[in-house]
Amino acid sequence: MAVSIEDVAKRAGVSISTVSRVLNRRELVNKDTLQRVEQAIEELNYRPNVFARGLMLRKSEMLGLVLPDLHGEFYSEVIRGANAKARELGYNLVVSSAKDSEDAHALLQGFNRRSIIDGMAVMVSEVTDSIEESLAGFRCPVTILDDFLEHAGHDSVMIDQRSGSLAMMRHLVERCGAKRVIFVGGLQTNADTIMRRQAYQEVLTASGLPCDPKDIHHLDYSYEKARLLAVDNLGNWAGPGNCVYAANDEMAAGILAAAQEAGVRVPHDLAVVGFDDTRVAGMTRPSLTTVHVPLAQMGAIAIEVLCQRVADPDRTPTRVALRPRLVIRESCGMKQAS
Amino acid sequence: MAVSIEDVAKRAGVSISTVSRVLNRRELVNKDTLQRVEQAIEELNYRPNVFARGLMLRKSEMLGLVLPDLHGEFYSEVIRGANAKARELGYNLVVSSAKDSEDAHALLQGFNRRSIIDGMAVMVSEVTDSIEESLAGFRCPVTILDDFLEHAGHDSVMIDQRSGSLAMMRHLVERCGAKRVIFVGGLQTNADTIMRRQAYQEVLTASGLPCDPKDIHHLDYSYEKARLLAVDNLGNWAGPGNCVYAANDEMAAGILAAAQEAGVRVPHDLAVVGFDDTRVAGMTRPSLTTVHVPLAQMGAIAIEVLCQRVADPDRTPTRVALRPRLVIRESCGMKQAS
DNA sequence: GTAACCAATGAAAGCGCTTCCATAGTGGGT
DNA sequence: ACCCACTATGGAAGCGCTTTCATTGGTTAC
Repeated sequence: MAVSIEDVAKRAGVSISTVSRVLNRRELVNKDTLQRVEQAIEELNYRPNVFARGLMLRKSEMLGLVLPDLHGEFYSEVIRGANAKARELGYNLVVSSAKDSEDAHALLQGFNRRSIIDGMAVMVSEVTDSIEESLAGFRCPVTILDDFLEHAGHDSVMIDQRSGSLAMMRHLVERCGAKRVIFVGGLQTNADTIMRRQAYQEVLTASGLPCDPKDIHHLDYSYEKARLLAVDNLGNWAGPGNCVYAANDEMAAGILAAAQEAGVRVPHDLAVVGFDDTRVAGMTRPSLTTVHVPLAQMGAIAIEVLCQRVADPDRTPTRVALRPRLVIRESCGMKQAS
Repeated sequence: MAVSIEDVAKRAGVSISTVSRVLNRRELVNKDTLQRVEQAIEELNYRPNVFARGLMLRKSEMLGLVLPDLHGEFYSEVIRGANAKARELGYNLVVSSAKDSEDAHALLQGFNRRSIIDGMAVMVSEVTDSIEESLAGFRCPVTILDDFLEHAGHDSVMIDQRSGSLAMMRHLVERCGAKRVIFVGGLQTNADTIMRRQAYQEVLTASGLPCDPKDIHHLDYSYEKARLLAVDNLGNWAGPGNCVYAANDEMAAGILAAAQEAGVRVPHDLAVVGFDDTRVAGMTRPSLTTVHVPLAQMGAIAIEVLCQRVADPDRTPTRVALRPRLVIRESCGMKQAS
């Protein structure tokens, strides 16, 4: 059996109360005693039992992080940022992911039931009733990522999709002189795609440019689907002042590949831009103009906000919106290849 | 305060012992009683306190997963596989990553000190003395990923780098008819790079092909470094029967980009292959011939092995080696572009 | 000299659970 | 009628810790 507080107490010739005080409220104990106890702790290599401690203190120093899916680099950035911040604040991160809404519900229920975490950060691709329900009845503080639930008093950290998309569209129209912009989005139900498309339409309308429904496509964010779409449409798309605005970098890369094969020169014959600023954006030729979405920062801030709430459950809910940043590279024609 | 076992006992009109038995050894309790207790549990929405439970049972149903760095898609695949398996087996995963060896040491010490996990899977890019030391004195079972410690009795799950690299080299030499192969690896100290390079040299020697030290380069696995290296050397590299073997896909992509800019046709003037089979491998033109490394599977198996050991700490250590799979795409010239 | 205070410490309760042991009740074998 | 085995249950100890409360001896204030 591991060494307990009692062993330390015996060795130091004090009571367990004193040892406990050394651990938690050291200012209450005499200098000499303190030193004796610390030496005993050192010698015995004593580590307090987390369970016994948790039983009294009701906290585990663990936070949950629930993500929609761990596939790809997108979410790993969130984990990365969250993990760094959690470590900094003395917490550990329990990471889990859900394949779909149903799975997410099961996952949340499981977390709630085991209630070993002090707080939880949740990112779900779509909020269903059952998820909303599990979140509403949660035992510990919850922070929502990249979305928010209207009525519940949760904190939330979001990406200001609209501002990012507006920045991109204005750049295309005002700086690059785009005359026609084709939008290639993810699924029609995807919240991010919807926000990005709205800003797209808005800027086109405001600028008096055509906003043909035929120039709006909905795919699934995948490279291959986008490439195939481009193969079929490049003949129609290519032309001076024309531009394809893909709702993520992978699709933009697929379109780039199709253009290259078809001999359509980017950005000369057609500009192509992406979104997210994932690693691929720097790995295409020409490199992709895109919108940097601060995922790691989102993860970090979510943890920060969560910890604040754990410390003070009664504070008023905060809503942080992170502003994406336009990243101008070669594919829009405003920057020369290096 | 949350509802406790005592509340349930009262409501069901039984003792807490009986409630506890319903929770742990239901076969010992009478059918009728069982039902009454379960109903009480349901009505009160009772969930056993994990800490009290852990205090007695000495387990938390949590496993640790320590990775070198969370950046990029490489590690997120490991997490993905590990998470799925952990959930399947009723465990939660505490994920953390270390920036460098020193950080890894601190991280491991922290885990060991808090000892809230039942077992831990560790992947470190390089095993230093201090890390080896922390692992040796670990309080709970440890499974090593993609490496192994000779003397310690840990389980390990590794990638058979050698066989993957041999397969690639044989493919290049025997099927593609390569006459000269240039190796572009990661850091000289990187274990994976070392293994891959050994197989490279072995096959060249066995085939009577030249193995010029000048054709071995060590970079840092990054796209940009590889691209710049290629920019400087393409003139020398290009030629019929010549091939660049990059130790990961990103570097291969960088070399591809340089070739494209320089007008060197791949695979016609120069074949280029990668390693890992990450997403980029399918997103380049031509697509990359590479070696698929089953990362998700590695994560899953690590968790599986770990759970077995948690269940039976005395079993003899297992060593699982996963065999990578050659993936032939366009960049080696053996498959036509689609 | 006595009351009031303070710093330092120990004794003990209790957090919510599991489990050993004791007890009561039942039925079968003799 | 008696004993034994067996099932179902409760009582209570104890896991390792925090914290309240009481106790001690030493100061300071009047």
